[in-house]
Amino acid sequence: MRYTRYFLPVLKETPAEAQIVSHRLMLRAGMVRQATSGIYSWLPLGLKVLRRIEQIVHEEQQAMGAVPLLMPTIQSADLWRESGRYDDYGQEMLRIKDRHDRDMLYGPTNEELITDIFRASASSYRDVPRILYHIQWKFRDEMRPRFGVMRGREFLMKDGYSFDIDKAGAIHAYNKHMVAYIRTFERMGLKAVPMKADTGPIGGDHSHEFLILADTGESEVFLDRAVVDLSLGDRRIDWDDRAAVQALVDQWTGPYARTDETHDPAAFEAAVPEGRRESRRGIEIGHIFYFGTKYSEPMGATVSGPDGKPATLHMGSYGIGVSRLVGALIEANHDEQGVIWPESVTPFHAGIVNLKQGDPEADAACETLYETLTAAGLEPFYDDRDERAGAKFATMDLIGLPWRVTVGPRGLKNGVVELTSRRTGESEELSPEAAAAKLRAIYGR
RNA sequence: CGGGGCGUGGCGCAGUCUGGUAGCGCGCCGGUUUUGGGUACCGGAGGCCGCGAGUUCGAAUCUCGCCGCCCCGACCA
Repeated sequence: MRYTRYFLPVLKETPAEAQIVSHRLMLRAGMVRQATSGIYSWLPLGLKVLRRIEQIVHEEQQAMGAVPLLMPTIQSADLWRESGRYDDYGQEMLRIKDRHDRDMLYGPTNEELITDIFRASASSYRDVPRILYHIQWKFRDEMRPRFGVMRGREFLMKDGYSFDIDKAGAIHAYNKHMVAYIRTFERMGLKAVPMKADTGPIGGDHSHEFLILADTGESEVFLDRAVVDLSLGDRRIDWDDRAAVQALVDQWTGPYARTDETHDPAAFEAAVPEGRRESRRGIEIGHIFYFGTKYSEPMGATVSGPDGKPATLHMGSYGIGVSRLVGALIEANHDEQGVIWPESVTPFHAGIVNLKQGDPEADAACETLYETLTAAGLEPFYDDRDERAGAKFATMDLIGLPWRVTVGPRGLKNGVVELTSRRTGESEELSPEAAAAKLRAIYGR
């Protein structure tokens, strides 16, 4: 993409409404624009990041065996009356009426809808286990939206639902999600820690929130540093091997890690050596939950078991805050100059800065580099504006592409361009061909 | 929902107390200059001062009502 053909409304000054760094930078970098309180338009640059996060989530969900579908944003109130949640949900649910005066709502979540879909078609124990998920916009009418996309009213969420014949099966589905989530967040360069969450009236110990550690996080968290050092890496996982998946879950849930909601100071001190105790702040980016027959029971979601008798399905639901992740990623990856994207989610793979637009040699070198990278399957962002070097650098730093290739007459005289890492600031001079080759190697293209 | 604050060119703000017909910086347009980290100068364009009533000869400014947005708190992916 060329700057002069793109839509990138960057701001030099910080809009007054933005408090936290991710919100400021998303506005300044032209990623989002507030439509009204807690509701945002995603501008081209922000949308690219959102899509890349979605893509990783899709890949890891499907690798684990979940099946994608797409449910609507608007739902009928009828199903919610069936589960009993229409009255329970409160003011956070946006209730609307259609022209026939029927009660509708903008879905804050989809348990009822998915249960309705599944019960209509699943009749035998052979139809389970299944995991269905979608990535769809949700709406929760928060009393007080804040922190930009991190706490908006409208938000994009991956929500998945598992259906099993019994609790043991459902726990396996739960465990698969935990491991898949760890891998998903690792791919985004995030250190996400599963923390025991409050299960409310359902009880049991099968609810975990995933939090990333960031100084600006909303929740206070207490953890054993040992959990931070764990890494799934790229090891192969046999998703059908219950014991193997359970072992991974045990490994990650062994060390103490709790939010202030479930924190038990006495247990913390007893379980964790003083040198490893950490008190940090965290941002919740995912939540997994086994809830048994909470919806299947009232909604009559049953299948025939091997013995011919009806069995009520055991379910779980699993969420990832996709739009929130964009903000969370920035909270975890930025400096004074702007955003620093991890390579896995960057909107463009590399920026090309032409220091002297209009100089035949510089222009030609940039064009060639642009073509080479594009041909290799990379997406370069070429700043071809007739601007001064300083302005171009400042913009590149702000939007945070992990790599920048600086091309100018001075370097070209010696046959070199400069390849700079946004994260470390280190740069090296090398031929345009070598720079392209290095970028291809970095991205494995 | 309780408490506080703010709505003035695209953005950040001053002007409001002490009514007299709108200003600064950035950005934008044109020109000169400059050119490896937001160059300097000159000349421009752009605002029914959130909306509606009222007071007044006259309202961005005073009064009343409404709308919107932000911050703190309680609540939440």
